[in-house]
Amino acid sequence: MNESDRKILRRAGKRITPQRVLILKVIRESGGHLDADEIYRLAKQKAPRLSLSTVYRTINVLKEAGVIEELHLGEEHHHYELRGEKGHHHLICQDCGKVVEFECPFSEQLMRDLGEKYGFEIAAIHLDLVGHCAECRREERK
Amino acid sequence: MNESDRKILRRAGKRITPQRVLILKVIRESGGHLDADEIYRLAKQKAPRLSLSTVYRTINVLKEAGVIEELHLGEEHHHYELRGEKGHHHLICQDCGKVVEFECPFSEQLMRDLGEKYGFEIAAIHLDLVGHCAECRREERK
DNA sequence: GCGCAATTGCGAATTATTCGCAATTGCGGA
DNA sequence: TCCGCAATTGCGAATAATTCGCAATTGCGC
Ligand SMILES: [Mn+2]
Ligand SMILES: [Mn+2]
Ligand SMILES: [Zn+2]
Ligand SMILES: [Zn+2]
Repeated sequence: MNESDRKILRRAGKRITPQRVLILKVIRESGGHLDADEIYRLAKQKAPRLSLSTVYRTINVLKEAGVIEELHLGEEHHHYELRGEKGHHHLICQDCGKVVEFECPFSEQLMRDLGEKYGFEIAAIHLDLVGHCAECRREERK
Repeated sequence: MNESDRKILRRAGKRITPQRVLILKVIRESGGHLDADEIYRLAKQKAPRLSLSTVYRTINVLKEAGVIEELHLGEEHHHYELRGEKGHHHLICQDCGKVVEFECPFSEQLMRDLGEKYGFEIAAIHLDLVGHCAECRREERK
């Protein structure tokens, strides 16, 4: 957990606990798109007493603080990733679940203006392209 | 349920049952964005013996047939709407849950091309703008 | 170092969704 | 029109995802 993360948590009146440090480390080093149970299993290897409740509670703390972001990738549970600097979006394969990131091809400002037209102040833009990846299409054709 | 819906179900080898007709009618007449339990409660008024399992099973049938679409509006459960002719997207208020529809401001073709760049064949484009609606911002300022 | 509110672990509770199975029923063919 | 039977339904139990209650622990401001 870097100084910026600590600052964010302190500003939100949250404590820096070993569990929170560990869970954020796991998310950061994973490459992204983990679900709660994957985070739990990875973190538990380093801290066997860790409980799943704590993982869920920490996810909520980090989510509310804006450190991580919740993803809906078409399954019955959520996935999480670091809220990165540059906004990126996701290509999701309906068949195998593969997730590919790509950068926002249209103006962020365009979206904000669009929201404003309806009186909304936009906090997040989620663009998901759902389809079939090359491998799965090849598989299909067999 | 119109002739087109019937055709779709028949083509998929599915039967036309009163439950399926009713559930689709409820979704169609609701204005959209219902969750499974709301569909259940509304439909149960007309067919008191209806079971929640049947609602979930019908949702899956309609979803797989492409008649309805599953939405992830930031809650712990899904919402559903008719898969309309023209693609529209959603503005979602984080505070009160309000959902406003808007039309796709960028080229559908652009997204397909973008997917192709990664070997994906795009089946659906989901664009969600999450933020704070005018009322909730006014409330906030008090 | 102290004091105490915030946090944790653990098990139970809730919520969302699926499953197993016996009873019912849509629908293609006689 | 009637039959046969696989598809579908209702119901209750089972799973999966997430949250809660509470007593024990611990971070952190003083
Ligand atoms: Mn990502
Ligand atoms: Mn809609
Ligand atoms: Zn794939
Ligand atoms: Zn609102």
